[in-house]
Amino acid sequence: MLLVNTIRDNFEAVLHGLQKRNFANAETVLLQVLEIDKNRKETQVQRDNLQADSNTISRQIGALMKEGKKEEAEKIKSKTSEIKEQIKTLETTYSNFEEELKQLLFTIPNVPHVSVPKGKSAEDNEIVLEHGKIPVLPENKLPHWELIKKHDIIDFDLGVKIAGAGFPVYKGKGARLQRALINFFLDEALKAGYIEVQPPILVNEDSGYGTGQLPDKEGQMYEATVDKLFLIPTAEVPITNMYRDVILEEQDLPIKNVGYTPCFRREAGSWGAHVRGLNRLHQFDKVEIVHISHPDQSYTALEDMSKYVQNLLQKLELPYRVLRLCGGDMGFTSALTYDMEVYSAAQERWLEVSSVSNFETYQANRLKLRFRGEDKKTQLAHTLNGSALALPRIVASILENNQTENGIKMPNVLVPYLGFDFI
RNA sequence: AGAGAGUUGGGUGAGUGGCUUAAACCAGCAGUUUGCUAAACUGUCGUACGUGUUAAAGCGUACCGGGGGUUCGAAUCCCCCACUCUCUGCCA
Repeated sequence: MLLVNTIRDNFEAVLHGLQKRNFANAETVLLQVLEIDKNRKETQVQRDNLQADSNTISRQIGALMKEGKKEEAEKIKSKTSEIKEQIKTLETTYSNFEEELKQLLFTIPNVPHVSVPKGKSAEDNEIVLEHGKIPVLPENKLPHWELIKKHDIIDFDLGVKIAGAGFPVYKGKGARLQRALINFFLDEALKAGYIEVQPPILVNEDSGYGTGQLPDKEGQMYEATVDKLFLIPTAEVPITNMYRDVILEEQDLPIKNVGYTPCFRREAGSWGAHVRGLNRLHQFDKVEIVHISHPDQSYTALEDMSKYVQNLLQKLELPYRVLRLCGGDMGFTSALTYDMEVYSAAQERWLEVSSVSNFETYQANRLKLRFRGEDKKTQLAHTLNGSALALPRIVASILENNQTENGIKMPNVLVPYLGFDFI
């Protein structure tokens, strides 16, 4: 969440940024934040002063008791009840202000980077670049949901039988393709200097709040209610939360982690057109990269991550484009997001396969993720993450783009991982 | 899952109601000294919010796993929860 100090010290910039996101009543809400914070501080001063008085009296009583002056002690004791009553009232007022402030801050999204374009929806995203040639397929081309049946490599009906819609079963060469992609992505990340982690795929409530899935987005996560745990929608949650309540040394930065996990999303309300086949699933596999960065370095890191993801797509020989998301299409917690989309040549559609974001201090503030700078003071670090990559849509475009008379040709870079070159 | 024992600063660890404003040691940092990758000595060494200030120092409050309670006063007593260890049970 945003820092109150940021809102106070850069009011115009924050206001302008939130308007770029079409955040309703931005000015009213921001002024309300400052008002509540002012009340909070004033209450704290009163409370602390009374508490200090009370502490002094208690020490006096202690001293008198020691000297055996019991009567005097009793006399002073009687004075305390009124102070205690006042402290109690102020304490309640204070926590109410604090809670009100927190709840209000939860409703305010991150301030977009200056380079983020205005806009309302995906229509307004800015195409940064396009790379690769869109393949020309024969007339009898098939979409991937037909190809998987033809070659018997992914079975949706079987998934329905054992779990439900959106939980496919990968079989034979389909399963081996999944495994090859995961290994390829992890190996590439290791070469690029990432430290691999295998985090839990169930997380507690604190973790959900830390990265911003909670509150509000409970509906998007599967929940193990008996144990109050959530199935992760992305490895971002457990990996970033490894650094919750941590104070790093400046020389520890940047931290670069990579992890493979399955991801689970309820996708409530998002079923409709364009969700056939692998386009949208409840369970899918993803390799995620996470950076913890010095604030001065985070946008360099974001560009590096973008180039890294693009490099993977180039190695897989997939045509892609990079979008800079507009204010209206960006995630709640992000300051700047690049989406990478691959072209799926039989569907004749661009499919999002990666989203790379800089959250600046928005997550770090909730996570209390800090580092000690040169001046020995703690300050919030910047967090970033990106998919590198999400599997299903990569598989969809590999299958569609590479279909030939003799089967589906696998990208060269995967052949050593696969042990075969055609499906 | 059951029974018992625990959770104190970066680490080890003392602390059974007011001499704790959390001891001591180690590590870290700064310095002094001795001719050398070392030792000794001295000092310093948590976090947050607030106050103060050009900035700081300083000052106030809170924090001893988390939350609540008793009390003039709680690391210490009581209740709930989480986690760790030991034993028993179950188990890949």
